[in-house]
Amino acid sequence: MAKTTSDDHRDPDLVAVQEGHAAASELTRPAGLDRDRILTAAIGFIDENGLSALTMRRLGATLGVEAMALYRYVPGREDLLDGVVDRVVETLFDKDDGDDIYVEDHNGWQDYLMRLAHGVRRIALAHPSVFPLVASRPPAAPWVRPPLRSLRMVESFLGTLTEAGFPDQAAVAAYRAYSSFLLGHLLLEVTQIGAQVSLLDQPEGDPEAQANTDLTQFPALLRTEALLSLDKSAAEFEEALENLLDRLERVLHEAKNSDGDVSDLA
Amino acid sequence: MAKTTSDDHRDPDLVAVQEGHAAASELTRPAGLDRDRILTAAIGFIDENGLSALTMRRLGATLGVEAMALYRYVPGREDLLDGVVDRVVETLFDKDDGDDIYVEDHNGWQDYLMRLAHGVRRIALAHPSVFPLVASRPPAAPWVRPPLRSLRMVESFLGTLTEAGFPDQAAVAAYRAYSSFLLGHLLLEVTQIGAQVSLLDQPEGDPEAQANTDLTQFPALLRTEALLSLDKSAAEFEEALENLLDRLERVLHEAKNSDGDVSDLA
DNA sequence: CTAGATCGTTTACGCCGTAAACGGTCGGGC
DNA sequence: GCCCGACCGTTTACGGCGTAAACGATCTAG
Repeated sequence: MAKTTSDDHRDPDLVAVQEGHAAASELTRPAGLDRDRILTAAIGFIDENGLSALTMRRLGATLGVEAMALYRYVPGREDLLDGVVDRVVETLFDKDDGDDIYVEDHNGWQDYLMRLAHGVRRIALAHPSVFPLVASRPPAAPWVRPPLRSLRMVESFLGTLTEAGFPDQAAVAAYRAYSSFLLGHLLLEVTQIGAQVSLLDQPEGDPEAQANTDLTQFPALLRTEALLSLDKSAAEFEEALENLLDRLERVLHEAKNSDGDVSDLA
Repeated sequence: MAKTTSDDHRDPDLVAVQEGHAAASELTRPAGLDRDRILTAAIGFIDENGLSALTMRRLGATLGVEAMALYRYVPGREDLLDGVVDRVVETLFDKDDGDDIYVEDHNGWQDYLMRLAHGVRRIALAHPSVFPLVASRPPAAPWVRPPLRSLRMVESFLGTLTEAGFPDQAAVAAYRAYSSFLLGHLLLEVTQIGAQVSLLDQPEGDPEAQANTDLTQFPALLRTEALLSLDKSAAEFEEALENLLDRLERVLHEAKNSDGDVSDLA
């Protein structure tokens, strides 16, 4: 029970992610170190072994090299992690991350926000163990809010919305509501993936005994456990996203009718 | 600029937090170790020095004890962190966390969700460095979603909503939407606090030179930077929370009119 | 041919989590 | 009164961590 998706409808973001897994694993390639190769290896390592398993020595080993060799290209472990985050986030600007491009080429701000949201979601699903890092690493400026972490992304967001007629204040409010929405949804989604994985590789005796920890004293939980275990991430993401867009559209129309007003959406 | 609140209206959750800061610091008390004392010290330590500074040796030192002494009461560092999270989260059930009690005593489900949201927000603001832990530690069951991390909290949530007339499916959907909302908002809020703090204790030369990293190539950012720096966390939290409650109320009424229907809110 | 730049290795240091052995200080049964 | 186990903090020790510094080896330009 509680499979990742039901069998008739597949999650389009997940499909895009799975189809992209063609790159060969690194594992003890000859040599020719390089900051880019290091970052790529680090991302792959975290994807496979989890963030806490990443050490300079082990990362060096997967590249066929001693730990200290990495320091020619990376100032230290913290900066390496920053690099990983930047790298993962910047794939949004790649020409096609799956099937659509969103930046600088879109049909209105709603289409833009949709593409952006699904783009970020694909990143999260492609690198579930990296995403918490995207969420928690201190951003470039205090007013930059993960997961839209780069000045370029924020500029693109605000530029698109103001061009579409949002007053500056409404665009900024939209940026904040949008990032909260993305962060909350996606962090919970990747956390759930991680939890499922870490349960699977620890059978630890009876495979069924540990799952239900005597919910007898929690009647509502007992009754709804099957519902709680259902994965509706994709549908809920879509629903919440559309709700947010509706809310923003309402704000935009109000702003257009009464021009100089600045009271709404906090 | 960018003060925490404007000067005419204070953030009630923040005020509640600040007024509660009367407990004396621990710092080399004689002896009498105890799991509770250790957890309290750990929380205080993280609040003051950040999560990454917490080591068994240093925590022992603040308690006037060697690191190994802690292992009589705590299985290891990871379990210590779990204990910290549990402890911080369980303060929600304390008789009065500030000025109101929410559990088992409320005026309808909307009042309950309001009290709960503000209760969790007070926790986040009281322990900004602990909250990311609350968000990221794997929960007790895969379907438990931070920051409502304990079976008790989930039971309370679902029980209250189903008693108020929500069908099970709608209550579960509400639980998911609600936790996404809380996590996104509060994680971003404490991240911002952390970023401001870490900027302040590193003056690093000219106090103004580092703030603006040549935004000249980002026109929308340049134009809205002042707006972006404004802190409207409390108002936005309230706004988004009320919006969510409205959405849930719509769902509830639809469910009441067409009884056996199960199609809405994903 | 040689001098310097380039780049990976080796060695070393201090800190980490924690296993294991140790000692000191009690309170209750003989 | 004495002793002996239980309790509880300390000491010692080990392997792994991030990383500074010294050290080769290998290429390339003059």
